[in-house]
Amino acid sequence: MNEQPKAMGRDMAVEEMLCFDLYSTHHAVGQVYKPLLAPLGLTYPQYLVMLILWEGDRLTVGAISQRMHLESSTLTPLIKRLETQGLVTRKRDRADERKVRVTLTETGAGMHQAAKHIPDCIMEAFGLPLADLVKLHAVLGTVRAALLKQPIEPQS
Amino acid sequence: MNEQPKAMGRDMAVEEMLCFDLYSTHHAVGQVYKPLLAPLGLTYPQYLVMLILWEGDRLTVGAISQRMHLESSTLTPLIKRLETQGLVTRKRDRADERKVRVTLTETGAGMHQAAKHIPDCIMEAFGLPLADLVKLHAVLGTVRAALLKQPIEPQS
DNA sequence: TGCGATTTAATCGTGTGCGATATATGTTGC
DNA sequence: GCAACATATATCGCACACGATTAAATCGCA
Repeated sequence: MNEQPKAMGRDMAVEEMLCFDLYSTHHAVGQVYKPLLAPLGLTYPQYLVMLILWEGDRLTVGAISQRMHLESSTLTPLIKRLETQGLVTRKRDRADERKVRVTLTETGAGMHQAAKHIPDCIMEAFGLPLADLVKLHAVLGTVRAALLKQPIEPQS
Repeated sequence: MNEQPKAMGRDMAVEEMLCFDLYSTHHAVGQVYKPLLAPLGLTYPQYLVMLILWEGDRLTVGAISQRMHLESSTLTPLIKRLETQGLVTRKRDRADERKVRVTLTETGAGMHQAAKHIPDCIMEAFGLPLADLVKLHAVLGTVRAALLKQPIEPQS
């Protein structure tokens, strides 16, 4: 039981670091998603955008950006790739020409059915009872909130 | 309390999904690291490689690859950038010319001191009591193991 | 010994991600 | 009305990250 994150000046191996847990578990999730999303021709971030759009159409880039915590510099090319694949269209908002509204095509909307099974596959892959997943979800929510409120100080 | 990951066919908002927790918390950690690593001129993955090397020198690309769960196609250019910055050297192993051994320069070794304070800053940013961090570390370890042993099936 | 299989890194193309910056549209104050 | 400011998206350069492929060195076994 010497594998506990302590810090307090002591050097830790990367495997003991919580940030590395997040880093590597995140990557592992991506690897599980890959074969599930491959038949749809989607990457994981693209899948997230589709999930958001399936929930409600005609969103602006900014709205999607807020949900995903991504910059426009990331989302704009990503959404353009979805457009190239014929899954969405991008149109300027009539009322406010600065905004771009992203709308599902019929193909994009239809893909929803073909993706219905994915969440259950992923939950199964986590290999934990539901109660533990709920707890983990709550803890990560708390941690993310704490991290995001961190003041961005150039150096200490 | 309706924000529980259930799946079972029901559509979930991205914010309810455990994978999204990992995705977004991982990004949030990166944002906290950025100002801490900027004075050292390191990115987060570069910092991880340096941590591993500070622990023990003269590692092969493959050894680092295993520790970080990264491909050589990711590590090779990353390590070359560390070399360009004068932090490491890359030399072919005499005994086995296939292997490349990565060694710290004096500058690279010396940077260890300047980075000592970082882990404590990060742990503080997580904003959880130590006991909770230990638990989270354990759970994520279990989850990662479950995900990694997932058979990579083209589709279900 | 010698040749096929394996191991180890490197290379290439594609897709995230970000920060800094640019451009166009909207809003506000005067 | 129009100048100053604010907002929304796009563009650019850089750094990860992977899969597929390649090239070189080593190993194994006939």
